[in-house]
Amino acid sequence: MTTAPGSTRDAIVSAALELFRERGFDGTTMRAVADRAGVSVGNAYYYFSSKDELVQGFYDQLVAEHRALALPELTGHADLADRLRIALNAWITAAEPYREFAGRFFAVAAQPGNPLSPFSPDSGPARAAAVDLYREVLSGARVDPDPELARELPELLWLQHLGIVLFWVHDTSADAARTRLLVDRTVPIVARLVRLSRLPVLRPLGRQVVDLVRLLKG
Amino acid sequence: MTTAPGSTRDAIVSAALELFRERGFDGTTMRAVADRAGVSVGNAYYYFSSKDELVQGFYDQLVAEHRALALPELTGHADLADRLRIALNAWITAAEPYREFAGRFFAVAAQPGNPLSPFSPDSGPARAAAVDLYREVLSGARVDPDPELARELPELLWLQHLGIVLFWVHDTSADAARTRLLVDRTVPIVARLVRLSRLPVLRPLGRQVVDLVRLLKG
DNA sequence: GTAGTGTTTTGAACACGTTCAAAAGCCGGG
DNA sequence: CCCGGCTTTTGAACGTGTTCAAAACACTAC
Repeated sequence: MTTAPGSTRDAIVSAALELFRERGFDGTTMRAVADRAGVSVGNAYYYFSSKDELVQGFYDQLVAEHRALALPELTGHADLADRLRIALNAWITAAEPYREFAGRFFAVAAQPGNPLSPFSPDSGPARAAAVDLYREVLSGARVDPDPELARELPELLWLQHLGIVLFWVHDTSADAARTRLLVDRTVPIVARLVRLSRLPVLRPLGRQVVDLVRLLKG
Repeated sequence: MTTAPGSTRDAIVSAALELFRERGFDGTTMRAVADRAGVSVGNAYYYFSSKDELVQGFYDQLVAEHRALALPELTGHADLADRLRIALNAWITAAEPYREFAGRFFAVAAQPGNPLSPFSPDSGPARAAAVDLYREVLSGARVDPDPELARELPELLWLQHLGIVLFWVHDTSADAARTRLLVDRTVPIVARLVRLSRLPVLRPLGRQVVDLVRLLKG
């Protein structure tokens, strides 16, 4: 009666994602997940060492969806502000169905040492994918920032993304309207900063920022 | 056998703070808190509707300690960078004993809708006190920023403070050395930005930032 | 086939946060 | 003194995430 390899694990993940969407994170019990997956509670813990760990699957999926949504929309836009706005709004759209659940998720992820933290080694691949999206946002844009700064810019834009996400998680307005407003206000600022980064007065500032990002990276 | 008014409540808070420091947040059970306070579990829940709520006391205390530590050290310094560095390092010093526990605390606080969130109404007083400290950091400094910006600057500096705290919570280096390094790198950038805010090229940028902060505030 | 070995699965048991109905204490008015 | 209504206190009970020893299974070697 053995099914495909890894099928137990998969069954558990899908059951969990279904239930998370249906009843939120807190409303979903491990017993319910195990039930729907057709296994015992203990078995679920054989594959995932905690309830928190079950959501890494969600995170990976979300990053992939964001990318899939954003990339096609980017073609034909060369203005950095436009491209940024597109990427950030794509996130909001992709993440919308999970808002309640995502709140809990990001709270968990904010916990230091938690493998779900965006800064943790375990999130390495997902983080790389996210940063990479912003690399593409930049490479398709008609911009010419200070070259030193340019190298760290994808990481910086991803940090901006994290900030927006943090706001979104707390945003209870309909269809995340306030977050979209925040995006509209933030994007021109960032775009202008990037453009101004070549100005002689601002060069030392750019250097300091570059140093800072390198420190943050370890 | 009644003791002073409010004494039950106080006993529970102190018991909780003691235990949090001794064994961390997760290591402290409500049963243990009740035991040490000399009351029943149910009674603890009569005063505090959840375990999370018990730490608001900690938060208030920390903000007060930070203020008490920072203010005296500020006298005699007129350079904005110096003053900022002093304020931020004072935080690190004040918070150091609670690092492990604080990690959990801020994770809880990051949860949307949680009364402990720094953006929630319940944290209003503590937030106001924190913002106020940065108002004093500014008012004692020899600076002359764009006047529009000046009005929102305390809030902005507090946001910087939150960013540093977020990093600190994840920082496992001895004596928070990496966070102190981050402070050393961040402070000159912020100070320079404030100084440059009068430059004509940067005026529109300043306006955008001011708009942004006003949006964030409501 | 059977014995042995590692992997997977089970479900009862545990510890915890939280709830709740009932008890105990308190206090003003008759 | 005691009645009635309040605040406070109790501890057993519930539902949850998690653990664990034991069972079931899969496979290899003989």
